[in-house]
Amino acid sequence: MKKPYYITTAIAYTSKKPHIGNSYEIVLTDAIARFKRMQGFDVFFLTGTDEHGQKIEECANDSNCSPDVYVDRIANEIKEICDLLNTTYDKFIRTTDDYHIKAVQNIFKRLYEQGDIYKSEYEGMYCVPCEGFYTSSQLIDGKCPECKSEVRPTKEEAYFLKLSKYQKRLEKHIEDNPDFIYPESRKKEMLNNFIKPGLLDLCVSRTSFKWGVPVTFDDKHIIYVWVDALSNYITALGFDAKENSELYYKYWPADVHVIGKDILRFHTIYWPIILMALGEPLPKQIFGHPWLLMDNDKMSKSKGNVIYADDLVNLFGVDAVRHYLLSEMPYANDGSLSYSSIIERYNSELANTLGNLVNRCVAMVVKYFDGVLPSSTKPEPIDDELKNFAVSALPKIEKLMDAYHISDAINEVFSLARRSNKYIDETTPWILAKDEDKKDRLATVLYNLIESIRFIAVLLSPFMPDTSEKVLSQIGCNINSFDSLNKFGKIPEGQKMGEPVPLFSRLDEKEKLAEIESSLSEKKEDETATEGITMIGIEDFAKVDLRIAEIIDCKPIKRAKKLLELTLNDGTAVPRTVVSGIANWYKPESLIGKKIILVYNLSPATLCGVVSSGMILAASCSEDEVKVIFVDDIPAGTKIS
RNA sequence: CGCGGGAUAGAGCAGUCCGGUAGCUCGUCGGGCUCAUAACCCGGAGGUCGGGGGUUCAAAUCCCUCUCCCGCAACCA
Repeated sequence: MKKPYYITTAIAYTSKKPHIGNSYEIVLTDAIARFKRMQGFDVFFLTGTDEHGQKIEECANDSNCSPDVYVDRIANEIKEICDLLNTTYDKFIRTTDDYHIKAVQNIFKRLYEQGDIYKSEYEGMYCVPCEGFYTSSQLIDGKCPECKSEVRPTKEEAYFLKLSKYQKRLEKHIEDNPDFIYPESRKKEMLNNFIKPGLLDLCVSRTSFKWGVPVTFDDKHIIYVWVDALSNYITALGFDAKENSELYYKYWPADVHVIGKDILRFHTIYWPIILMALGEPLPKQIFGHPWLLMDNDKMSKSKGNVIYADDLVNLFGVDAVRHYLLSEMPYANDGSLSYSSIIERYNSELANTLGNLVNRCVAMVVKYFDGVLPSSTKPEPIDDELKNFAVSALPKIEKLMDAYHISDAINEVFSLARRSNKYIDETTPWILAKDEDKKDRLATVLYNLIESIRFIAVLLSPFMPDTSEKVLSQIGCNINSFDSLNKFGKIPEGQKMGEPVPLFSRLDEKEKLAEIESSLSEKKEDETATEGITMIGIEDFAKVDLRIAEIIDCKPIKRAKKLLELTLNDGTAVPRTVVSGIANWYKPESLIGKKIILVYNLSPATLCGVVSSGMILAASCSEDEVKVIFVDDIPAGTKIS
């Protein structure tokens, strides 16, 4: 009986098309899933989409369609990308699937009935300037702890999950199971920042919008998206809090949830507590993988550095993209992606080391033995090093994979390719070929090389499945199990080689970069053409009261990194305080005495404990540069129209 | 003093837990080879392991301290 292994990705949020950083997760998970399958596990690999929530409702509104239509479109896009990347998920769940919705409702109901979810009031001391709720214990002298202004008791009916009840148990579980949160550093983050300071009961229902799973017994409320989303890991298997399916009993608890480090909190706090409350076992491990950065910058649409998986696949091919993502990412730190490094890796590893190795060896068998793999009859001591290297590769790789050191694992495969290239130079088959007496030795050398290539192809299959197949077909072999790698020499002699076709042709860096440039600028034009600009009337503009003001004092704000607190003379007798996020670009003292443009009638807000009344105008030249608009020769208080 | 991670050759990283010759890939320079995709193989140069102090026969590794980067939290009115 095969041992079950259940692995999941986070389900992708359907607010917009996912970029390559998001897609990295599914490739990573797929590589692990494929690897486990080859190790003989009965793998169930789940992925899918998270389709509810206010943000999606808003996105749908913006593009003038109903949420369900919007979500269908994005979910399809996401699924297409998963398929394009050749990922072997066993199930694709959508949180809008009927069975999921029903199961989530049952889960909610059961937790309510057993008292782990209770109805209460969002007891709110509401502070209008801060737009925040505070509990009475948080108030200072009955006033807002942030801005010291009067708070108003506000009540809103809501449901709560008793996190506090399970806090100790969770803390103990995390400490008793050192591998539960992985890598280690993330564990400390969670424990110190969130759990140890104490968990407040979590509000698990919303009434402010509609796009979600309704609470069956109280239909004003919809279920908090995270309760909805996290449940997918069990509802996908047929858990419904009543009669759970066999699939559920077979695969749960999950062996690992592969997720981005940004949502670790939900998976290591809320999710275990929900499961504890349901009386179900906890997943064995949460793996918070690092992020993929573009040229050392977080990817975002506003920076214009977003890369999508489909673009990369079009440019380089699916296996090159998989190879790049898997080998470039360190296991703990964020990885950085750039076009020139993709090209570099493509050329050096795929074209030179691997592609050329296969090509030259197959070509030699064709040339010297009419394409038929000869038998190995004349071994020499020098062969042993290659053989040992090949046979020891899998155990090494298995160890690395267990620790999720994927890039090291894949690198191990390429080491074998490098070792094989070296073996060619050590044995100089082209010289052996000149001497008819050495034909047997030549046969042995080529046999060893082709067998080594078979090792490489088999080891590569979890990471680069298409390439693996291509290589195997070039060496005319279909023995492709991990089991066949326990001994060197399992490829049968007498096999007919395929055509020696280059697997990856070298890329010219300049040419390729130029091609990327032009295809990217085309896309950009398309986007700006469709985005359009919202026109406003003069009356809209007239609502904004702009005035000149002089900065009379300026100082940094302790708790904030980006904020400066400005004291302004706005022409009235009363000095005005404005907070502005320009600390990265301006020294406080350099601003004193300057005149700026002030939005005079903006409602106040509190930032890092300071009340800001208005804002000053500045230009965002780029994501990394902001310039305040200074004016001369106009007295403070002057209106702008 | 909010929590955490990091600084190792021109670039990207491993090594740090458990002290003992500083390693890998790319680049660069020189050599070799011609089976192969201007590829492959060998060799060289290049590092006071962020700074300072301490423990030790011995420190990239352990302890203290400083500087700088990056996450999370806060937050760009």
